[in-house]
Formats: sequence, structure tokens, C-alpha cells
Amino acid sequence: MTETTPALPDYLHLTEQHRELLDQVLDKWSLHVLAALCEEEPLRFNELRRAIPVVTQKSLTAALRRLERNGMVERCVTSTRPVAVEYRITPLGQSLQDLIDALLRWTTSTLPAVERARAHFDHA
Amino acid sequence: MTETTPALPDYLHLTEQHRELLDQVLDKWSLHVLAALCEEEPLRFNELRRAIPVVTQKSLTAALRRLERNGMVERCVTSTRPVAVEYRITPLGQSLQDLIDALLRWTTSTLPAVERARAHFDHA
DNA sequence: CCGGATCCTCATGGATACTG
DNA sequence: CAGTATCCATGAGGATCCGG
Repeated sequence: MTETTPALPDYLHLTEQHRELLDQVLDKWSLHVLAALCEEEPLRFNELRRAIPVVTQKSLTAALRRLERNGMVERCVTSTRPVAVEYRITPLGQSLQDLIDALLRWTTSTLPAVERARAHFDHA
Repeated sequence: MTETTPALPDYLHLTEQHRELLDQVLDKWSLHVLAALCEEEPLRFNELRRAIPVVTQKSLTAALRRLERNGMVERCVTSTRPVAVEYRITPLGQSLQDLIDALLRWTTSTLPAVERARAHFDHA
């Protein structure tokens, strides 16, 4: 009954499903969208566009669709003329937001050490 | 002195530096490398290759170089014939490992809800 | 105002072959 | 064994035009 390589509980096993979700939700523009919606909510499409530096509609639309599909943001259409579309964070998206906070805290605290490592590496 | 949009402490501001570091360190193969080195250490190049499903040398080499440059893994060359190269996690890499654990815990716990959201979205 | 549809390019990743 | 070099396919992302 002695296992040779237990080491890791199951939830730490990196499966394709885990990677796929992280990829869909932690990509470049998604991070910006979440950050923007965290500061102010709700935001309309063009407000988001202005809030995020140099994003194209295509990329922004794609990011919003991905986030919506994965249940991270909510898309509310008001059928006026012209239509108004508002984006909000869902509870699921809020839990992701907390994770991103942790990531940013980590980058902030380790960036100095990382830059030293880079300088040392690039020197050689 | 009342700020209109404080909301976020500075370390939660998503700068290009933060995004760059996360991109270099949380990419597909880096996650696998860290996971592999976490289970067993040290590992040689071809051992890593065998441990990681279907990675090519090119991708593995690139991932290892990036991780080494950012101070996450250590590369030790033993000048025998033929040469032996061993890879280890650094303390900095260990802190990253802890973060990845948190990410995987999050994906594990939210995956059911995410899949419901996907099903609902795809239904329409 | 909020996108969808197209076309294009350009970086990334895979496959293969070769080397110290 | 541990890579480097090369060629090539693929896909993300930008630019532009159009439609509800």
C-alpha cells in the first residue's frame, strides 16, 4: 500500500481541462477586462474599449465572448435604438478576480528578484 | 481628499511588466515543467521530455530557457562525456509552484460551474 | 452603438535533420 | 545526451468594411 509517487493530491494534477480553462480565462485581454470591470461596473462595449489600452474590437469581442461562455462575465442587452450592451462580473468571475489579485501580488513581490535573475542571465 | 476611484491598491494595477512576467511563466509548457519538477527533482532533459506528454525538444528547450532566465529553474551542467544536464526548481520557482497550486485548486473547484455555464451558452 | 465578416501578416509551434 | 538549425503549417491578432 506504500505509494511510490504520491507527492501530489489529485487537484494538483495538470490535466488538459485545467490548462484549457486557465488559457481561456487568464489570457492577455481577459486580464484587462476583469481589471477594468473590477474598478467600475457595469461597462458598455465602447467604454471597455476606451478603458483598455489599444485593444481592437475583434480581440475585445473575442475576450468578452470567451469570458461570457465560461460564466465569468454577464452580457445584458437593452433593446433600445440603438441597442445598449452592458457587461458585469458574475460571482464566478469574482472568484477569478480574487485569483488574479493573488497573481498580481505575486508578480509585484517577485519582480525585483526576477529582474536580477534576468540581468544575470542576459549578462552571459 | 476623497478619491473618486481608489478601489484598487497599486499592486493590483495590471501593468505591462506584470503581464509579461505572467505570460513567460504561466504558459502551457512551463506549467508542465513545474509540475514535473515538483513531483521529482532533479530531472535531466530527456527525463523531462518523457515526463511531459508530447512536448517537442524545441518547445521544451524554449520553456526551460525562459524559466531559467526568469530565475524559476536552475540548470546544472556536468561536463562528462556525454554531458549531463540537470534541472532543479529554485526558491523563486517554488513560490511560483505555490501559485500554480492555487490556480489548479481554483480550476478544480470551479470547473463544474464553468461547464454548466458553457453548456448554457452553447445551447443558445 | 455594437459588433459580424474578410483579408492579411506575422509570430509560434511542430516536424525533421544535424552536431558537440 | 542535449541541444541547434531549418522549413513549414497554423492560428492569433490587426485593419478595414459593412450591417442591425
